[in-house]
Amino acid sequence: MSMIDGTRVKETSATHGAYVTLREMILTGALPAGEKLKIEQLRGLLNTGASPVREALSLLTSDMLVERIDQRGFRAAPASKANFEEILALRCTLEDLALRQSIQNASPAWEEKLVLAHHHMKKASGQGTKLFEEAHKKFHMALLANSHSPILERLCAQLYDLNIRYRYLAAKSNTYQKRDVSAEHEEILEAAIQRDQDRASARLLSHYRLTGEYLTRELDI
Amino acid sequence: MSMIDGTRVKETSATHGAYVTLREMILTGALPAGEKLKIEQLRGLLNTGASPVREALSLLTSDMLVERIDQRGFRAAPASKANFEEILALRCTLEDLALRQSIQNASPAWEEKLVLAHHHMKKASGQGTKLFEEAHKKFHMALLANSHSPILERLCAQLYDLNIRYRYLAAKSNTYQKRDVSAEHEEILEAAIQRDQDRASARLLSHYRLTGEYLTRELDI
DNA sequence: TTCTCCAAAAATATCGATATTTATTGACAT
DNA sequence: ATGTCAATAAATATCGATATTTTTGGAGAA
Repeated sequence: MSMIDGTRVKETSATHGAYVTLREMILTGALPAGEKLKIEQLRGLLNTGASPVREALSLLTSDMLVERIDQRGFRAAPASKANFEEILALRCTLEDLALRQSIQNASPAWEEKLVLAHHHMKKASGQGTKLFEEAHKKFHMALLANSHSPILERLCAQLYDLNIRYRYLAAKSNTYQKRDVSAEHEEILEAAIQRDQDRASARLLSHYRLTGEYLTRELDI
Repeated sequence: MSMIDGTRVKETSATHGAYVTLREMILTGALPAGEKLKIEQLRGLLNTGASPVREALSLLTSDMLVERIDQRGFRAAPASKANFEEILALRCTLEDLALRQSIQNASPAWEEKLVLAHHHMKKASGQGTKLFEEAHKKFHMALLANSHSPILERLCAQLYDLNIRYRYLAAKSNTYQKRDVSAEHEEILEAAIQRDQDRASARLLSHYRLTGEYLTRELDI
């Protein structure tokens, strides 16, 4: 516990804090793909002990964001066009499945959450990228959240994050795309609410593939 | 390093050793699903320190074999019929995809590895279950090993392991099934070598679904 | 030069001890 | 009886130090 403004603040565990920070740094490229991740160095950066750092790195291994090298420590997972394309293809397969299942199980409660997630994303649109990114992920996960298949949802979330990394990589040296992404979102939402599996899935996949093509063009790795 | 018969034996790291042992114990049910996994207790069991145990448990979390509970340690992942059915369904989707890709990329080298894997599995057939289990997994993974999609292959391997656990759970109180499983394997192999995607996939999925039905009957969780 | 081998340095993996947090127990009030 | 609360016990999370392992750098041989 610590005190801020006389209010008790339950701090997240050191491990979890390290996990969140490192994850963010890898996703945004602050820790470049392929880079060696030295415990001592990170220990300093995160202001914590070696144990939490090691454990956070272990956890990031599950997320495929960090690789463990035999007895030689850790490194940020390498990035490549092939890897990006694999992620894109897998996402299309798995999200297609998850979205269809979500729609099959459609319920008013799910619909409402979906509408709200979309609303929040629209509101966050102008503001700082960070906030929008969060809302964007929540919207996409809300689409899949009714699939009744927790493992599938987990995989989709994981692949979503892996994909984000490539967005940041491409953003490094780009002229920003001027597709009407928000119109695409509206269309996906509309089709989902109408419970039209084929249309919703087609639009979702097109949304991903358009972004994919754009990223493939920008990436030089 | 340690010496056995005057031969230097490179010991696997304590973490890796703990990982392998714990994994085996969870898969076979020596550590029952849902059970609390106390560090001290495992530390004694595995004859090692707390750090390797913690790290092994972290790694098993990636494999969905262990769950981390907030600040209350770890437990073996719970098992349920719903979970089993989800795993079965996902395996069918993902292995279908991986097998088709493998066949699309078919090469003599892959074919040969496949034939060998099948051969080894047949030879291991009578012998101790452990050896056959290993060969069986290798055969199934060999089918998918040419998909050129490492993430997909990894997911399939993970789901394969999750499924094994249910085989052991069902085996606890069962009359052994007398399906001609080896004939099913032959048919899958044959179709794959003939590069017939539809037939190979249909047979593979039928193989899984038959086992699935059988397990669903036997399971009482 | 290029290669091999050995010491020095750096980094990782592991241990044992301590600080925190969570779970348990039993006394006390209702 | 039943429920609450504090004290105790148990377990987890974290630290600092040590033992191993890998990497580096350079001396000497081919």
